[in-house]
Amino acid sequence: MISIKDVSKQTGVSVRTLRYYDEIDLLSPAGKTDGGHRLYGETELKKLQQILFLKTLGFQLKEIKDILSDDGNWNWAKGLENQLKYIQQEKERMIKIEQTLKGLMNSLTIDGSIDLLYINQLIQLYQQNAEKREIYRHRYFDSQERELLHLLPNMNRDDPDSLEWISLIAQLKKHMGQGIKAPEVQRVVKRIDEKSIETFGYNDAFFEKFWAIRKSPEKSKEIGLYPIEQELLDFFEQAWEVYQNEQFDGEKEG
Amino acid sequence: MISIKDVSKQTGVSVRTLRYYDEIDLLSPAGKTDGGHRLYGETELKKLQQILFLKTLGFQLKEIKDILSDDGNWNWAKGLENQLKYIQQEKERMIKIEQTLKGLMNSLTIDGSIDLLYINQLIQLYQQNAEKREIYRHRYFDSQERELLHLLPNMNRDDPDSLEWISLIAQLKKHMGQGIKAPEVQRVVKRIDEKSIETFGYNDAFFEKFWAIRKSPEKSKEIGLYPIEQELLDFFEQAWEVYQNEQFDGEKEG
DNA sequence: CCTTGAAAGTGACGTAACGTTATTTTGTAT
DNA sequence: ATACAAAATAACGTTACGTCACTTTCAAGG
Repeated sequence: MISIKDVSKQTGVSVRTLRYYDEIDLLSPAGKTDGGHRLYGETELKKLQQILFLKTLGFQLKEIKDILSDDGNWNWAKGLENQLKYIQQEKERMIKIEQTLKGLMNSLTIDGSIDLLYINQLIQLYQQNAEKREIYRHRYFDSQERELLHLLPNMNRDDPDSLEWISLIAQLKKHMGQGIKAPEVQRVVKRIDEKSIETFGYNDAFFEKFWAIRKSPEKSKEIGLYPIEQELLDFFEQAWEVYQNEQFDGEKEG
Repeated sequence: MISIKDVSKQTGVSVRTLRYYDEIDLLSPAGKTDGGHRLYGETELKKLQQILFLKTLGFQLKEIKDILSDDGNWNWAKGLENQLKYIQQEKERMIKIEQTLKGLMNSLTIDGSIDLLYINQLIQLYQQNAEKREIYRHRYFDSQERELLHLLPNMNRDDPDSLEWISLIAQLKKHMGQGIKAPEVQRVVKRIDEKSIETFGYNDAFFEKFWAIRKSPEKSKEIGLYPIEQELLDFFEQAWEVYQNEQFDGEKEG
C-alpha cells in the first residue's frame, strides 16, 4: 500500500489527476486510512499504466472506463477501428493545416507582411475548390502544358524549388525601388530566366500563354495561381526586356 | 444589413456561434433593431470569413481576436511559426498513435482478442526505449544481422509483408488444435518456410541465433520482438520438423 | 388593429480533463 | 505537544459552443 504521492511520483501523473480518476470511478484506491488518505496497491498501479497507455492512444476517459470494465465485453475490433479512423482524420487535418501555414509563411516572406485583404484573397483561392480550378486549367492548357503547370511553385509546398521561386519574387519586390536597370534587379531576373529554363525548358508557346494568364489577375485566380500584384508583374516584364537586350548586346560584342 | 439567420445561412455557422462571438467581442453586429435583433453588414461578413479561415488553421478564438484587432501589431512571423510548431507536433503525435493502433489491430488479428495482460506486455515493450533495445540488439547480432532484423514483421507497420507474417501466425494458432500433421498446418508452415527464404535468404547462422532468441520470451522482449506464446512457438517447431522430414521423403521418392 | 406563429432574445447548465486556489484535516518527526 | 508537510474537500476556471427553457420581437394575414 503506497500513498497517493508515491503513485504520482512513480507514474508521473499529478495528484489532482488521481483524485479526479477516483472521483469519476475510473481508478479507485485500494483503501483509505482512518483519516481518509488514499492508499494504492500493485493492482491499481497496473491499472493506471493501462489507463495511461490507452490515453496515449487518444481514447477518452469514458471509453477507457468501458474498455477496462471487468465485464470484458468491449469490442476491440470495432473500437480500435473507430479510433484509427478518427486519428487518421485528425492527421489529415493537421497535414492540411501545416501546408496552409507554410503557404502563409511563404507569402509573408514575399510581402514582408500579411494584410487582411490578402487573407481574403487567400480565402477565395482556398474556397475555390480544386474541381473548378481543374476546369479552368483544362480550358486554357492542353495535357502536356498542364503537366508543366505542376512544376510551378506551389504556395502549399516547401520543397527547395518552390522556396527559391518565392525568395526570387521576394527579392525582386525588395529591389523594385531601384529601377529596372539596377544590378540587383538584373541579377534576380537572370536567375529567374535560368530557373525557368531549368524547370520548363525552351517551351515558348507555353510561356506566352502562361504569361498572359499570369498578367491577368482574374485569370490567375481562376487557375489557382498565387496572386502577385500587377505592379510587380509589370516591373518584372520591363526588367526582363532590359535583360534580354543586354544579353543580345553582349552576344554582339563577344 | 442582414439578419443573424441570413449570416448563418450564408456562412454555415450556427446562430449560437454568432451570438457567442458577439458575447466575447470577437464579432459584433453592425447594429441592432429597436427590439434588439442583431443586424450584420458586409464588413462583418468579411470579418467572419477571416475568423473562419483562421479557425481552420487551428487558432483559438482569443488569438484570432488579437490577430484581427485593428491595431495591427500582431507578429505574423512569430505567430505563424508557433502555430506551425504546434501543428507539426500534433501531426507527429497522430502518426505515432496511428502506428500503435495498427499494431494493436494486428495483434488482435493474431490473438483473436486482446487481454489486458497482453496490453501490459505491450506497455513494457513500448516503454522500453529504443536505445535500450538497440543495446541488446548490438549484444546479440553483428551489423549484417541487424540489417536482417529490420526485415522482420514490425507490429507498428502495415505493409503487405508484415500483414502476411501476421496472418500466417494467426492461421497457425487457429489450426493448432488439429495437430502438427494436419494439412492446414503444414500448408502454413510451408508458406512460412518460403517466406523466410524470400525475406532472409539461406542465412542459417542468423536463423539459429534468431530462433534461439525467439524461443526465449525474456530475450525476445529485450530486442523488442512481438511476444508470441511459448506454446505456439513449440508447436511451430514440431510442425516444422514434420515439414522438413516430408520434404526429405519427397525428394527420395521423387 | 389584432392575432399568431416563427424567429430572435437572454439566461443558465453541460461538456473534458484536469489546474489552481482556498480552507480544513491528517500524518509524522521532534 | 508542537509544528510542518502532505492530504482532503470544495469550488471556480478553462474552450467553444450545444442545448434547453422561457420571454420578447417581427412580419404577415384577417
